[in-house]
Amino acid sequence: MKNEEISKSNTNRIIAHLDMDAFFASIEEADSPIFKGKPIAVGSEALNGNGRGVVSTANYKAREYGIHSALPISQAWQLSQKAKKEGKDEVIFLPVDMERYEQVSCGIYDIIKKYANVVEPASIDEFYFDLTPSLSLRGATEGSDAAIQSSSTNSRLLRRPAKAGLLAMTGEDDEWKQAEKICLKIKKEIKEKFKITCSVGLAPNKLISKIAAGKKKPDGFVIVRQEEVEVFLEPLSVRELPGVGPKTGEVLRKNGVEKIKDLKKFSYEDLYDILGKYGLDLYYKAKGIDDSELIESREVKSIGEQTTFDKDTQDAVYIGDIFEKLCSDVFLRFKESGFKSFKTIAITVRFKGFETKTTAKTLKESISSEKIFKLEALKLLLPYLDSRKNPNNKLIRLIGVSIKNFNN
DNA sequence: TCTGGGGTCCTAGGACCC
DNA sequence: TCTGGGGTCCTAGGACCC
Repeated sequence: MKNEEISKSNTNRIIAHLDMDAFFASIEEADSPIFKGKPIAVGSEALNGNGRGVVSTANYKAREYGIHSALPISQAWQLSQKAKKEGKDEVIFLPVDMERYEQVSCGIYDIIKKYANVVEPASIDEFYFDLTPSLSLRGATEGSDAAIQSSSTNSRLLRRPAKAGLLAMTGEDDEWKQAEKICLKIKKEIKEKFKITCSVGLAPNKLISKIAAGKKKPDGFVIVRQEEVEVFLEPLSVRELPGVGPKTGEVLRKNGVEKIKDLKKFSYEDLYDILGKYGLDLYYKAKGIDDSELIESREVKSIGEQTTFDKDTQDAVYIGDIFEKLCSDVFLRFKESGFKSFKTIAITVRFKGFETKTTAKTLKESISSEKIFKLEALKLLLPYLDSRKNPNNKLIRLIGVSIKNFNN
């Protein structure tokens, strides 16, 4: 409780959120000049319109065709054919080259790290970083949990550029000006090094900086200061709040909430009644309050792989082969992870029609044996392949396997 | 007509223990 | 005849994100 109260007073931060523009597609475009200016969709195989996957990222040219992330690749293919008939360029469909994107992602992290002591890689193409100039000062004066930082964090503080340290002496206005300059520098360096653009939001917390970064894509830069937060939020749809997806959006809509300003009319208790504990989160988000800290690194909690078959199938031998391969891949990644053992195995089976079942088993003892892992995983899968136990003869669309509960 | 693959976090209910 | 209540672990499923 006490810590919470202290953190509520934790204002005056300057947090940046950097979001790469059409990341995968932009990299492909930058890496292959022949693609320049052409519509590109990075994703699973198009297979002449028969592919079963979705688009990961479409570049802005392809978005003009109506192609976007998560669109079924078959539909993207149709849109491309339609455009072709109209005399426009056909869409270039490319597979996902995750290794390459991770390489670029690391390069971007390194650039940001030159200017900010605390950086949170939120995903392969998103980063939060703290540009509060008096970070160490704040920690010392507040005497709160901000001061009780790990020794590794403290050692990072020592490496803070001298320039940032000087900022502690200047006025608040200058602090924001300095943060703005740093963001522009980072944007410029990324563009020079990788020939790709990003959008940045600068705000008093993670929530607002993330929303701000999405406001002027591509190559945008939006600054929202503390006193501007509520005005910035009010006209936005609640769906723009991270964490409010289709379901929550619909529940809110049924309660007369479309915009964030509608959400603000509800009391803490009302929102709890409507959405349970999550409603309480929303109560604060609607007001632009977010005291969450940046997370510089997080432990992996699970490792898993899954695959969708080209055609729905019941062929137990075929399914078994693919399943074994998935297990091998998961086990390889487990080995590379450095964890010593794991305790829980889960499998997923998705049937034709998208009905999805998961079965998990936590073993009595942690294991590190590939043989035992595969045996136990297979035991979980078997009931779904047994025609006696799958009486409706349901065809299988996808299988997957994952492990969790790791030991170091 | 469709709906990938990699994750995280949360909840509800049951089992079990003291 | 009456069966508490707190805590933890586990499973299945849902919602969401990139």
